[in-house]
Amino acid sequence: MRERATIKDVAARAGVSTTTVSHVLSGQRPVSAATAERVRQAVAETGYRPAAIARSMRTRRTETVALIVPDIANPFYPAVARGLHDALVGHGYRTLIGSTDGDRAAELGFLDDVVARSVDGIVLFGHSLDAEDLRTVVGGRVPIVLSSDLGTTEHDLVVVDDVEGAEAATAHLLAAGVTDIAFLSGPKGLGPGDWRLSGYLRALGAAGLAAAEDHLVRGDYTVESGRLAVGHLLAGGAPPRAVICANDLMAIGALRAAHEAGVAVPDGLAVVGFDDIDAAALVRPALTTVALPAYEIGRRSGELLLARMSGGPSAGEPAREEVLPTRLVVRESTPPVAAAAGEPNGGKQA
Amino acid sequence: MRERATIKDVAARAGVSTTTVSHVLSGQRPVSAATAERVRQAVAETGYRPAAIARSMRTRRTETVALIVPDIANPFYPAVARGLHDALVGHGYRTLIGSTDGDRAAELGFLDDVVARSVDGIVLFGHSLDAEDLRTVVGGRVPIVLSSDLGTTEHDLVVVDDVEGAEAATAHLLAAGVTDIAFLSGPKGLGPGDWRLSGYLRALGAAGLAAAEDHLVRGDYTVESGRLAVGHLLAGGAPPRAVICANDLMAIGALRAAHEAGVAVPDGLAVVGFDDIDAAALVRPALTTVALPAYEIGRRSGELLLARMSGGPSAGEPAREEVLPTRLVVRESTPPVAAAAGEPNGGKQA
DNA sequence: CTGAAAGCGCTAACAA
DNA sequence: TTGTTAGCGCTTTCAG
Repeated sequence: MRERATIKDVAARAGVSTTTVSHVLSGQRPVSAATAERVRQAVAETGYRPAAIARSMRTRRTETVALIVPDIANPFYPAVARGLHDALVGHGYRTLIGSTDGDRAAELGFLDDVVARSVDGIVLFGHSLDAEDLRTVVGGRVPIVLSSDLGTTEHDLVVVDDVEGAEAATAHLLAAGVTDIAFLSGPKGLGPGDWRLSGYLRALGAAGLAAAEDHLVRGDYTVESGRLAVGHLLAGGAPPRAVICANDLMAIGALRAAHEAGVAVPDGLAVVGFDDIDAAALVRPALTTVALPAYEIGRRSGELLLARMSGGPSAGEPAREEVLPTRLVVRESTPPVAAAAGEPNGGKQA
Repeated sequence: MRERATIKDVAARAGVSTTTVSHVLSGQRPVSAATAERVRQAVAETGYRPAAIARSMRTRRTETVALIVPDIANPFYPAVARGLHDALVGHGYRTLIGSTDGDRAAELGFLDDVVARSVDGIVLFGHSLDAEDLRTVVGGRVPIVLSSDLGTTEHDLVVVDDVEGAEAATAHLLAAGVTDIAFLSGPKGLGPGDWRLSGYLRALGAAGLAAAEDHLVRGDYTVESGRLAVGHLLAGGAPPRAVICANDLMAIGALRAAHEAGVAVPDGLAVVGFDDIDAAALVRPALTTVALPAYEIGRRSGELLLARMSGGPSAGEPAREEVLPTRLVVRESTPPVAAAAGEPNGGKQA
């Protein structure tokens, strides 16, 4: 068993040509029952398994997709990876994973490498690549699903509806009778934080409210920055009755700040986070948060890829953009909403 | 740019043979400076990149390793994946990932598939495969690193020193003057929980102490089971002064039980967990815990594989067993140890 | 220093 | 219903 049997060995043992063996295995053309049986015998006896590389060489398909992310150890991406995996595995595809740390050279290098390896599809969470880079490196030879809009319509896109998520969170607080809501966003000009901010502003506007200038603050997505920012808010002249944070880590910092200031959550201050990391449910009080559909993102990406790769219906069609909804997970850090009525986000609670 | 350039195109354009192109790229044999330059020109102009599959076909190496885990979305494994990735990526290797949910058929299927794909190495976190399965499916053709002892010495092994981790945790409590320590392990007969239990017992024994029979309890690794078990302990006749839990989730449950019983942590009850999940640092009081070297496991596995794959020094040698140390991360859920002296575990604190 | 030719193991025309 | 032949794009003897 040192050496692996080849199709030739099987053919010899079954007394047929390699072509026939190939066809018995693939079902690509009819083979007489007797012959097929002899071949299957031989396959069993030799423990033969087709060499995937040789097959790929002919078919020009590797049944492999690449998932390129900044850091697979960041809890968001494993969920994406699992979703992608689940979408693909039943179709015989495997996932090649790469972490780039958002580094441009690493992103380019990995992309280049997987193209050279002839992957059938790519799911890219890029930080620093633009449409031109993709054109240069990939050149339309491999379908790509992107997680951020690069301003072209060459590739499929799967994104999260951050705006709507923040709207839902804001509306939920409003429905609970809390109107004095602060917003803690991320560093200026960094994507998701600002989308979320705008959703919050829009929801306030829709309710005929305006955000108090000094209730709009920024952090850097760490627990400590949340603690500091919200500590400040609480110590200020007109502390808010609630704060929506652009991620859970800052929201956990907000919980601490409230505790330190002797403010009860949710009665003195309601806190809402974003992401729904594991810790959100474990912290006390458990965090109400806008959950991102990480698994779903992976799954949808896989499905889009599948359609393109198999030469399926969408094979030649223009790029699609999928906007996935968030889900408001209501826990203990927000007050109960009085009535069941008027909740604009029907099925969104946990 | 629709079609990718082949080595033939490059050769033609440079006016040399494909052999020469190959050698310019690989440096496998001397090429005159002038020729090399012309070839490099042609490579640049055509945007040529060697097709990895064709190369693999000849060299019988794919520069790919498979990582097979129960669930990539379980936070332990992404850290392993990252460690593996980091060990390999600089050597040109990529990682193929598969989640099996611990299902035997899925483990077998994935293993079989990656062998057919001719991966150069495998890191397996198997739940239900035995040594015989590996012999059947892999048959010694591909080096494997295992995460649990299957009773053979055919494969390299990378494991965690659970016993020593529990000993260190126990010793730490002892050093802080706490002697009445309970232990909350997992379901009977499930690996890590029992190893940890035995480390605890050994440390107690070494201090001339014995565990009170009714301070040895079991949970199922969930927060709720920890809350229940420790709630019981606290309500009993002789509540312990500390509890070591076989994982962090149960330890967080213990924190809750203490809170509910009006017992202060760490003064009324000290709590130690195992794993060091993200939430351990975010919970209040922050959890003292025995951190598992997940990243390190991945990295070491990659290094062992590298040595075997490259036909390096260890290529033909007998299997190695690596036992990686845990690290006690001291936070707020345990009382301070009085003196700096007598700590048996030198560099282990965070 | 360079090339011609063989072949990795498979699948897909093309023939019978 | 089956077989023969030709490659897929590379690397590597073997010969100059």
